[in-house]
Amino acid sequence: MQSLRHLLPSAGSLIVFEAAGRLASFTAAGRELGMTQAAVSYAIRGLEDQFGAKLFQRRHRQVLLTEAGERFHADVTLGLSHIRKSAEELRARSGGMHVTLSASTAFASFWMMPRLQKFRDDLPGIDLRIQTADRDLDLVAEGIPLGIRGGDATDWPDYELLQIADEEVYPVAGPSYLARAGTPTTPAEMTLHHLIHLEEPYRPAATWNEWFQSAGLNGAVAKRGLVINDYVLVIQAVMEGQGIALGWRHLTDRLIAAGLLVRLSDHVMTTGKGFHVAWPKNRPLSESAEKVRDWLAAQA
Amino acid sequence: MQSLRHLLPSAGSLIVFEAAGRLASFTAAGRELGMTQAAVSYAIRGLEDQFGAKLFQRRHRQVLLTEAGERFHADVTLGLSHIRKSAEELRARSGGMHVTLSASTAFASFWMMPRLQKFRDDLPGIDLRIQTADRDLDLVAEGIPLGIRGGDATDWPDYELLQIADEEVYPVAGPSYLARAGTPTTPAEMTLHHLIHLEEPYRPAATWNEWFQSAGLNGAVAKRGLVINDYVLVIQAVMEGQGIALGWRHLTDRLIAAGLLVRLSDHVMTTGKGFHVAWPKNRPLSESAEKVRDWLAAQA
DNA sequence: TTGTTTGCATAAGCTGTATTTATGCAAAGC
DNA sequence: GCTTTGCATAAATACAGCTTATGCAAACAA
Repeated sequence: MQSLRHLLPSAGSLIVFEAAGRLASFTAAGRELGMTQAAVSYAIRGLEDQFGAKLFQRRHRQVLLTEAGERFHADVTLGLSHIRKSAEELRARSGGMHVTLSASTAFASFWMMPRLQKFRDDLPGIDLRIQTADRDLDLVAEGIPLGIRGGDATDWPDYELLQIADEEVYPVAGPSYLARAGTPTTPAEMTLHHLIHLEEPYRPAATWNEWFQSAGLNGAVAKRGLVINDYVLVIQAVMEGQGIALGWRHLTDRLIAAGLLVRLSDHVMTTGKGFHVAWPKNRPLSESAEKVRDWLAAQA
Repeated sequence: MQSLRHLLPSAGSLIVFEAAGRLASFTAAGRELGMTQAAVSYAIRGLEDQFGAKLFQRRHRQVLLTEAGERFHADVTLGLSHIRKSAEELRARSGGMHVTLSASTAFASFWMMPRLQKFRDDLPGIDLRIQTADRDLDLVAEGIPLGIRGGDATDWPDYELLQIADEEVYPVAGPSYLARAGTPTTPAEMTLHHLIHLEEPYRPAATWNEWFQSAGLNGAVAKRGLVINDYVLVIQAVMEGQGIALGWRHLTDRLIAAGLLVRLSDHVMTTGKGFHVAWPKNRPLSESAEKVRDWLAAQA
């Protein structure tokens, strides 16, 4: 019985073959696998040379499995699906001491970092990896067990949620800005100041106009000012005295307590939404991931 | 659903993992796969790091699968066995237009090469690959459909055989040697000449002493001379005038007809054995392999 | 207790496999 | 006839996947 290692030009070419057959296109397979069309072409060529059989008919804009290719594809698909399922279960169940959490850079910086020592004290031995991105990643597709998600259950029907914080928004400024420009005492007065705007390309965020409305200033239009697409940079600009920005309580309360930021209004806009730790429904979490999840929820 | 390509450190590590788990030893797995123990160790390490789980308990002189490793191993074994079986069938049935023939370098050089044009004329479209080695390869283990084998059926119980040539042996010399040393006319006279000996490390071959015995020179001891372990080199030495060597008819007859070699005796030693095209019993041959087999047998 | 054997882990080094980039070609479609 | 699309292939290359060498530790035997 011959080892597959000798039977195949490379083991990876099986994965390529499966995708190309399913998608009937080398280019599409490459896209799915994160490779170029040429690499796919070589991989298939390698298999065909090794077996001495054509696995695909090349058509215009499409490839079709030959009869021999169909037979082989069915078996490869079956074999790989067993393995994939098992690998995913292994990854989920036995994530061991490594847990990945998907979150925004703002959450990572302002919420998690100040709590990291406590995390380490409370859950020694667990290595937490925080994967930041400018969008809310598809946890299933990325193979990430946990994520931090804003909104509520209707926003995330495919995920289980445990709340960490309510969404509470108020204006914040840096001490140096206030020393220079004076301290606004009413929402109306706020409209005359330099306002810094968060505009994230992929995540909805509360706007100044929404905040003014919630404060009773109907029809007020926030003056256009500095626009930044990353909340970490927004807060940095605020601390640099560039203006006033909206502050989310769960992200800014420690900075305020430390005197690095000043809260400017008694009015808090609450949206009825919140920030949650989320995980995909119907997928097992490893023991460690469950611990991380519960720890996060317990910080509320 | 995440691609296996992203889920695994490398697809090849699955094959390594299967072998290591089955054999409970990284060293044994390396042996089976043609790798070093260290390479196996790294492959397993890669899997363990990627999954964040220990797959093996390291014991003295042995590794044992962990519980998680056992589960994964069962699925990987099942998946890979589907694929292996399919790959072997594909290889055997759809060998397509590529056929590999395992043979000695001498056979390849002196028998097949002179007939290659005729082969191409008779079987156009079939790509013949000749895999030479200094030993008779295990066709099953190597996944090679056909081989050339000396001996008879008792020597190759696991193979089917079709005869190509009888084993017939006589002395041959190069014209330049004879011009210099004179032409021996009797076997006895032959013993006084420079004799070139073939000593292959892995294949039995008729010796000068056997030839003299068959010629009736009992007790004659062939003078020790140049000893070469590759028959192609033996023939080259003969043509360079280094001495007299035994010539196998099926390999030398064309060289003799061309005047490059001279046959030196009317006595021919026949061993009752022969040279055959061989293929493993109970394994399907591709259509092309059958054609090659039949073509070879038809050259007898 | 000491010496030996065995086999996994790891550092350092390296090479050839597995790509990527660029381009050619051909089949459709307009 | 022109354009688009996608596979094949040449040339180049980088780095993953090893190999070699060595350390370490667990058994076992004397």
